[in-house]
Amino acid sequence: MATLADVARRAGVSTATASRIINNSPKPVGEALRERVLAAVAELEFVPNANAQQLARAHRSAVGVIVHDVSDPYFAEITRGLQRVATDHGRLVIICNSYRDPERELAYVDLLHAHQTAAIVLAGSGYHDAPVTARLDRKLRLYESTGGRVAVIGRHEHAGDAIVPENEHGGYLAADALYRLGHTTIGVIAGPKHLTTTTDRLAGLRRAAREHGHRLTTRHIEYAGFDRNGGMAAAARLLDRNPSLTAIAALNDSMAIGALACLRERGIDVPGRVSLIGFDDMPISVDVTPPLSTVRLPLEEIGVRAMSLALREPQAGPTVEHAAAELVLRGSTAPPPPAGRTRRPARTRPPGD
Amino acid sequence: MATLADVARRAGVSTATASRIINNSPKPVGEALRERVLAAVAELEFVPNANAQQLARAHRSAVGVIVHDVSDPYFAEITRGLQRVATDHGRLVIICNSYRDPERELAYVDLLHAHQTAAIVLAGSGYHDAPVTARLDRKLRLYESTGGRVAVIGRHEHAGDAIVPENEHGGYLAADALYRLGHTTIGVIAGPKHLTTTTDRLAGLRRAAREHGHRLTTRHIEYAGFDRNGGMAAAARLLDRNPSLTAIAALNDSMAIGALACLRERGIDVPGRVSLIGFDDMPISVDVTPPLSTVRLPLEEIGVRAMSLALREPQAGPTVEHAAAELVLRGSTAPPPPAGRTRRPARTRPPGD
DNA sequence: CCTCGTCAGGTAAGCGCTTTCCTCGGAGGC
DNA sequence: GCCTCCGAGGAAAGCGCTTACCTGACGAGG
Repeated sequence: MATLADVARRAGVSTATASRIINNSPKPVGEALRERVLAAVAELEFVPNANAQQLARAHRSAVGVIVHDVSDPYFAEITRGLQRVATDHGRLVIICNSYRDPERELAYVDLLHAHQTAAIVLAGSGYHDAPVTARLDRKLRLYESTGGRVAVIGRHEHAGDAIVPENEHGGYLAADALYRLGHTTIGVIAGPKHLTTTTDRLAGLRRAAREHGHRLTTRHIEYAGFDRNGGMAAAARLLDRNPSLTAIAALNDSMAIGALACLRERGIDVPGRVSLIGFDDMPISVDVTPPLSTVRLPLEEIGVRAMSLALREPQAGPTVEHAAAELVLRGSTAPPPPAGRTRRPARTRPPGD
Repeated sequence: MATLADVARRAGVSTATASRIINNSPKPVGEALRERVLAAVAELEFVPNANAQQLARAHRSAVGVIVHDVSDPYFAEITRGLQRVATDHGRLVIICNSYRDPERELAYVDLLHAHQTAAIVLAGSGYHDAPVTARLDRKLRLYESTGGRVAVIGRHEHAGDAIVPENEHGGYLAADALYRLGHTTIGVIAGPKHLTTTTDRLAGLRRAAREHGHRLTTRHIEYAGFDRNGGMAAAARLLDRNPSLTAIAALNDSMAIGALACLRERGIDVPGRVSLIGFDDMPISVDVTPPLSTVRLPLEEIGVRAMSLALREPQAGPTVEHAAAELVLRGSTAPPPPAGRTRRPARTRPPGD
């Protein structure tokens, strides 16, 4: 393995000069030497040791990202935005999957701290778990105290720069839309109870219910994993318990798609007999049948803004920006069937996007 | 920022002892000192500098992964498998997105090399571009010569450990299924021409055509980006050019889903008037309507096997394993409509998975 | 009683780079 | 013609850690 010393030796210069030329430092260097060194680099196929560079240099370069799971489209979209900004700034990004395990999340913060990343972006729901939250906060602060920058997405527990999606408002929009269509009781397919994303969105749903003079009872809420299969299972339980339900709100699109599969399996027409609304507006949502009504969150943009915050010079106080939730009505929602539970395939919009 | 020296000082021991205790090295250390050091670590909230560790230590720990785009479900699935194995081995994985840019791919190989990763897994199609391929090969060899391990997924150009999906065979299976159903000419929605994945799958399609006494002409092949929108656009062009087409094979599921959107938009019944088959069997494929017939590739397993190869002790010769392609018929394929182009909504299977 | 082995613990030499500070030669000023 | 200044290049001091090697004390064996 060729080292800088090898290059210097071959070019007949000191390592100092070689280093300057390779990193084209501001210090002026003669043209002849420059060429000799560059030639040596090419001949030796020299690749500088990034760890040694990091150690010797003052500034940090890579940035770390902790998400629940990149293979979840929600995070995939966010990650795309994060990546783009980081790449534009010439930063390597290290992606870590916590798989929604708080311990792993803590471990990754340490790991990124240890690797001297310039910034950590924490994407994904917080936990309703005070001890864990406190530990996370400590670690983040410690990291910041060493010069690291932190930006979080959608978690209020850490006081620092943050992009927070309007989860509560989005939940409100979803339920409000359903009530406006004429539904009177809506079933909810929720993610894990201990995630703040779940409770925030649920709170919005509740507020809409109250405003419309209804209530969301536990009987109408099913908790499950925040993915397709969770949604499918929750839909099944919900329907078994409340056969006359005319509307279902899923707390994310993956779950909604699982619910759709369940409804299809049972031969229940959507939106003729049951309306369904999701949350997030994942790209695939337009491609299922019927196309999913949902609450759009500007996922990629959230990533872009979070990384911009993280890469920005630290400000005096913490910056908290909101990401707007927006109702998107497609084909999966319609007024409830007229009493007698007849099939009623009317749609809020023509199918096909 | 607390350093090992700070910890040692506070505990009243040498850095050597502190290091031994923290990394619990085999060298025996007295219980009293151990406790003092551990206490100091806790009080100072010491986080070892990973770069310094890497520099000082002999062995490497992190592994790098280069994919086209994690947010593409195809790579998301593979990445999940890669991750799992890496995590089980206690390795941090650094994920890099090349966005199908060969230059970026080369840069990332250097970068991972520079960071002294223990292994590099290259996932994603190779390019029909001899100079780039040669440069990549050089870089990979250089990296290997410094002790790095390399495993590639689905690229034959690098002689080393590899998992190669049966792309040609899969293409054959897709076209064969269509011909067996009675279709006589099939349109193809292909990915970028310069990707080996495209040409390999296409070659399989061609072989099936030959065996069934047909030919795939350029008139029936449309190239586009390997994603949903590419598929949608290609389907439109294909249909405009060949209005009487009864079957379409898309070279991956994302494109197939785009094609489905195009067909839906034009009110063309699938599979009644046109059959559609995809490739890869992404998780979402069962959830579109009709559920997509496709050629399944064990994506996550491919990731698992590739990472296992990369983390294994190097063998004498290169190991090349194949990942089996398997035909999965769902609702999007059926026999062609009987001559007169009447609608014929018969299906190969009942809908709903 | 002296020597040797053993073992806890410390000393210090790197790992591969960056960067400060120093040197040295030549050009310019008086 | 001498002194100063400047600029190209080098020597060397770290960056924070690991680990081979050394030390010194103590118990055992001769």
